[in-house]
Amino acid sequence: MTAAGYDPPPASGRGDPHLAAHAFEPFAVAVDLAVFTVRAGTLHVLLIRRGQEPYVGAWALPGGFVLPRESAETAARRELAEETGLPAEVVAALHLEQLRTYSEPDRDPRMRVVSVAFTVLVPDMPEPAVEGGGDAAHARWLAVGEASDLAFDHAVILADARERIGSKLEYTCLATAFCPPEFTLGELRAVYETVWGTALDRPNFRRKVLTTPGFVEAVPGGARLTGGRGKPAALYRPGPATALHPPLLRPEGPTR
Amino acid sequence: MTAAGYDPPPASGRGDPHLAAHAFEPFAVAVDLAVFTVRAGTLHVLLIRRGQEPYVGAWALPGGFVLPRESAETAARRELAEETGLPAEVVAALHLEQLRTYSEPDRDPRMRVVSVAFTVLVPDMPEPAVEGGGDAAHARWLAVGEASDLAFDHAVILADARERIGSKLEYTCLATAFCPPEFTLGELRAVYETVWGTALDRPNFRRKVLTTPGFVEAVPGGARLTGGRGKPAALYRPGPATALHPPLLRPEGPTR
DNA sequence: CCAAAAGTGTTGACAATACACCCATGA
DNA sequence: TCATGGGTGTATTGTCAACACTTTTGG
Repeated sequence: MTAAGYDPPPASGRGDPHLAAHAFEPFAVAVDLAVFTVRAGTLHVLLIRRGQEPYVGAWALPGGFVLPRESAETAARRELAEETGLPAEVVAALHLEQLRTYSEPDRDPRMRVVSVAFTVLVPDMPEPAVEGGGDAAHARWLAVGEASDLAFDHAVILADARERIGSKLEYTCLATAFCPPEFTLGELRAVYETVWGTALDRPNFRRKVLTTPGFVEAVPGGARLTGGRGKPAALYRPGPATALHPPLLRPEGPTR
Repeated sequence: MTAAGYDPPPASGRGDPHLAAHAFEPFAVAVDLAVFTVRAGTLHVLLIRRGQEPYVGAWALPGGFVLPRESAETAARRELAEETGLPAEVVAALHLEQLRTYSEPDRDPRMRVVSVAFTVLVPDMPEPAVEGGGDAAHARWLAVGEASDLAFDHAVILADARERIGSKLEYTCLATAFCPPEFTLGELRAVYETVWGTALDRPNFRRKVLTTPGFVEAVPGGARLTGGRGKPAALYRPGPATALHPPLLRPEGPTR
């Protein structure tokens, strides 16, 4: 600091608060959301078509500014509700988690924007729920494979988010966040298989999930038809556990 | 956004850039550093004694503002060099990684400060290196157990950072970042035992490390006395691997 | 010779794999 | 009755934890 002739920051150092307020350039602080769902055997991400320069017509992650009295988490949930049109209580229950903060000086060509990125996992929901909000006219689910030429550094954020959820499936119970409130083990397995892009042995997967205490708990009466053919599957709910000990390791074999 | 009458952010939405520049309250963006080392069988963290209000006399994590043309990562390394007095090339090689961003509106009583927190792992180094910088007169290593009543929300940041490195040791090769360039397996094991607070079986730990390809590689000629008694131990360097497959799981047993 | 720490070997428990097989349902 | 997906059983394989034992140093 002395070398730069720079006063220390309020929250971290020993600077004079009155000087400090003028010692920094103001930054815009935004949130960006990587919202994922599993749909028809493919990982999908929620994207918005840009209507203005720069990057007109390109797809971008939803997001927005953090308001003066908000935390980044609060802003993320607010933006999520606005862009998806989902009711507040649904958004409040979604799994939302900080990914990382992107702060390269030129990531936005117009001005200095520091963006806190979040990863959100939602169950597959009818498309209208997404299109619903008046504000979300351009919001759409795209298969992650189709999502190219994203605006700004959003391709990097998306890649980081994918990698994160892939490894989080290994050692947390996160996969249930992709499922509806009650789900079959086949649906749960499909989450793993689509995120990892590998096939899993069905009997072994079943055993692993059921023997991990608190991962899922059986719904007493429930049995659901699995979409037509096959034996009806038992229904499960997410259990109280959050971590997976021991982890469910991703096969290192060939990518499907 | 429509509900709030608020224009979308530049980096994330569809807002008019000229309006956008005035649509947000300026935030200060800072970095906070949780710098850890393993010292005498205890995890230590680098802290700075505050000389001004608020929290005069309290310990705080080192940190500072992000400058106009810096990324958070660049700012973190700059601050680290300034506060520790270490030469730039040493700092450039240290393991530094984003922890998470803290953005509660009132985390700094004076003004709105959003802080990107980093976790840094350094090998045990002589205390003078830390005290060296003219700016770092108040920087000291404290055992994490002794670090209480930290300024701002730094106790939360510190707790989050501890938890993160604990779990990162399980599935990455990160532990070598706590060791000098060449180290014995006993030193490496001490890192795990100190961070986790558990005892590990020496033979099994050895096998696990040596059979994981790329974790460590033997230094051809080297053998070092382990500080007096005992058989001299072979020396190892960090290998090219970064991930640990399969992971080295932390025993869930009693805390030592 | 003893203590201390490195290094090797062996064994049993347990977990993960790979597969064979049966069950219930829709077409 | 056949295809499809759910559910069960089992043998093999591999990994990990526990612990006995040898080796090499300093005191």
